[in-house]
Amino acid sequence: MSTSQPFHHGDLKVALARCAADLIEQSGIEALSLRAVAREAGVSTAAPYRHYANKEALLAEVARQGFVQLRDDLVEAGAGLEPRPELLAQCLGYVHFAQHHPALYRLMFGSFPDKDRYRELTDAGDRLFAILNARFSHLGGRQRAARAIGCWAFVHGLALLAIDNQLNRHLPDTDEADLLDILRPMVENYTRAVSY
Amino acid sequence: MSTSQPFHHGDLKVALARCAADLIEQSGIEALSLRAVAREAGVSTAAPYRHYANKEALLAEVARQGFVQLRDDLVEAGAGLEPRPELLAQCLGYVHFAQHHPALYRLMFGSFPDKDRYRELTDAGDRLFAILNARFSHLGGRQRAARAIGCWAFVHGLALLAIDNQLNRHLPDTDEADLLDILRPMVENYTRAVSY
DNA sequence: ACTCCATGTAAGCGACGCTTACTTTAGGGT
DNA sequence: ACCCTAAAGTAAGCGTCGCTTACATGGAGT
Repeated sequence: MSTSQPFHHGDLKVALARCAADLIEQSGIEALSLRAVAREAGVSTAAPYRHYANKEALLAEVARQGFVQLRDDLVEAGAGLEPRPELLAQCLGYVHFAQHHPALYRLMFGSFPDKDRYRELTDAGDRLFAILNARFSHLGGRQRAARAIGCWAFVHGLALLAIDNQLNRHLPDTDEADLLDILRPMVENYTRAVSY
Repeated sequence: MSTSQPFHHGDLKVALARCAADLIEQSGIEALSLRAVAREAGVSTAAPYRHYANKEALLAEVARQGFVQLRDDLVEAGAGLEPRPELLAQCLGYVHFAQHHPALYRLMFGSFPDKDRYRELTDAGDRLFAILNARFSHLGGRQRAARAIGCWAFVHGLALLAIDNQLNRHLPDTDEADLLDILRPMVENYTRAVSY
């Protein structure tokens, strides 16, 4: 018995989230089953319910971590740059994140039935939006929100088209330079006539 | 026997697609089961497999009809307008479609595992994109594609943010005028310095 | 050393996607 | 009019799923 797995896992909650994220990355969200996550973590099928109310709650935690990671990525991507290049770099980083973690990105923005029920999830999403909102802090409330939303909508849509393979379909062999060509006019348009 | 249901349904294939679309509209894609569709149509659980290879194939058909309907909506929305107002009206119509059929829109652009396996689905999507592509037919190939994609990305992202309730969250009580305020700068930017 | 309770397991329920084997019926050729 | 066939339906069942219930375990605190 001494060499076998201990009865108590130790940190099953975070292990489950990690396993779930791995499995999602490999096979997509549709294919993910809670039982498979339990198998991967080496516990029984009922064990996860000690730490998550249901499958949706586990997915919410995975999505939350995705928002945190994306936020960190964007902060890093824009570090040390002037406002306009910073915004451009962050937009590019945003699309890159979606391209590198397509299933996770879909989970974060896919149809979460009543996402508002997971407060920590919406909070993490708000903290992501705050980065973008700060770019337009010199504007008035409603105008600022309109710009931030417009900018977000653009990169969000571009990210989804990218992972849906629509970019390559309509613009064959899309590379980073093409992405920048698409992003730059928007960034310049949204930072025009603005005194930094 | 004469008053009971006939053994043969008559047009089960289209009836199933209609029932599936209705159920999706009501309860979302996640909640949809093929057995429920069969129940709704009044047939046994095995009957749908005479007309669709599997659940995914039925969803592909529903999504295809969505693309056709969206295309028709956009053609109608832009009818009789000058190019720039036409594009603006179509962008607004695009977002409206997503707002009125959120679950269907998500199905159309959600994670379809290997969407390319459904030729008629990708064809319908291409015919939708063709409308947008035609707006920039005066431009060269790669530049045209970049603009069309940029425009599409914008409305696509805006539509998804709208049905994800992110618009109301960050721009409270968003109405059509707000949508137009967000859309107009993009449309003007994408139709600037262009000789119609 | 003992107890408590958080954390694990085993077993089972109903629903799911899908398959197999069988039954029914519409419709055309003779 | 009558088969005969093939399309189109059904019944039953397999394996998997999410989730629940009842029970087992063992580490932390006294």
